[in-house]
Amino acid sequence: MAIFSKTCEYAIRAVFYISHKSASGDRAGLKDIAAGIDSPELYLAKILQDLSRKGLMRSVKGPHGGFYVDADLLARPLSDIVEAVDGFGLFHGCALGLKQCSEINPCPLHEQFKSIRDQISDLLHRTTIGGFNEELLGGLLSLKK
Amino acid sequence: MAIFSKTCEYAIRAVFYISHKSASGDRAGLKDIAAGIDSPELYLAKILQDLSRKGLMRSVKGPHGGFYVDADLLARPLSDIVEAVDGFGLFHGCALGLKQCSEINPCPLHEQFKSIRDQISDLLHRTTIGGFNEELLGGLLSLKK
DNA sequence: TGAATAAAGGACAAGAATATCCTTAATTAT
DNA sequence: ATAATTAAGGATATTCTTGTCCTTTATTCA
Ligand code: FES
Ligand code: FES
Repeated sequence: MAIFSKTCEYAIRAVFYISHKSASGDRAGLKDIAAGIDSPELYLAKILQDLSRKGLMRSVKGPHGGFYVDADLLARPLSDIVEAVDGFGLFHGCALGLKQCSEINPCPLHEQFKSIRDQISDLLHRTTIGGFNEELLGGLLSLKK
Repeated sequence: MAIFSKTCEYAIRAVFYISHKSASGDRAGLKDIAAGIDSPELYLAKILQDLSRKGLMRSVKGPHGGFYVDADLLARPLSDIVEAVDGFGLFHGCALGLKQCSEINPCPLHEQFKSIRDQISDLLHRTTIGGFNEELLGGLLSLKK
């Protein structure tokens, strides 16, 4: 198992890709993005449509259209994307799948897992959608292969 | 998304359940385990069969038969179970699904994620199958609900 | 206005994970 | 030996995730 669903991995990579394009003032077309993050184009379309509907992505139809993020979205935490796609499980769920993670009825891994889960949560809340634009523009970070 | 697959959650809970029964010298029957960890009985059967085949579980057929773990297995790390069920992805995979997690071609989350992933790995390698037997016998920890 | 372009949307297809059913094999107790 | 019990194994069913196809809508440009 991975931390994120495949759908969420695509979503995050796409959002980072679109963000760094937006930073240069460009919009990103579906083909461009799919090639840039190495994802199935038509599946990615669904994911971006979904993010659009939820207000986590902007788009324009027609020639020279495409996807982009505005200043507001650039500043949003990555956790917003993760929540929209994978829900709250990663932030609040029990490691062993108990219906309710709690101090009252803790599973064996609860104490140690809680701390790790909080770190994941912190990381995703601290990281913004636009937070890696410089490194991406500079080619220091990768979104594919 | 959760950290573990559902199958792996069942596997870990079952292993802990069987372990604490074994500590009292008892074997655990399928029905008993399924009720004890709140899992679908016949699906759990498959999981335990699989662990048996891989040498991570012992079993005896017939009346008063059931599943148990010996001293050797009690001391094995939980990571053995996780690896057997979910593979190595959790320990080595890229957070964003890049084919290869590496320093050379890191994804944006690499630096921060690496540390978290290592903590998960440490936790699972440090924790043994029998490590929670006292707390489970004492009812301090829960494997269901 | 009309043609071309690109995202939106609905429906469907393929695959993987989860769950169940039924028969077989091993063990125990009578 | 026989019957009862319990795990093993193979096949199938269901559900969810992932991926594709095709039509519609909005926008741009000539
Ligand atoms: S109860 Fe399992 S992680 Fe909190
Ligand atoms: S490259 Fe993504 S976590 Fe290492």
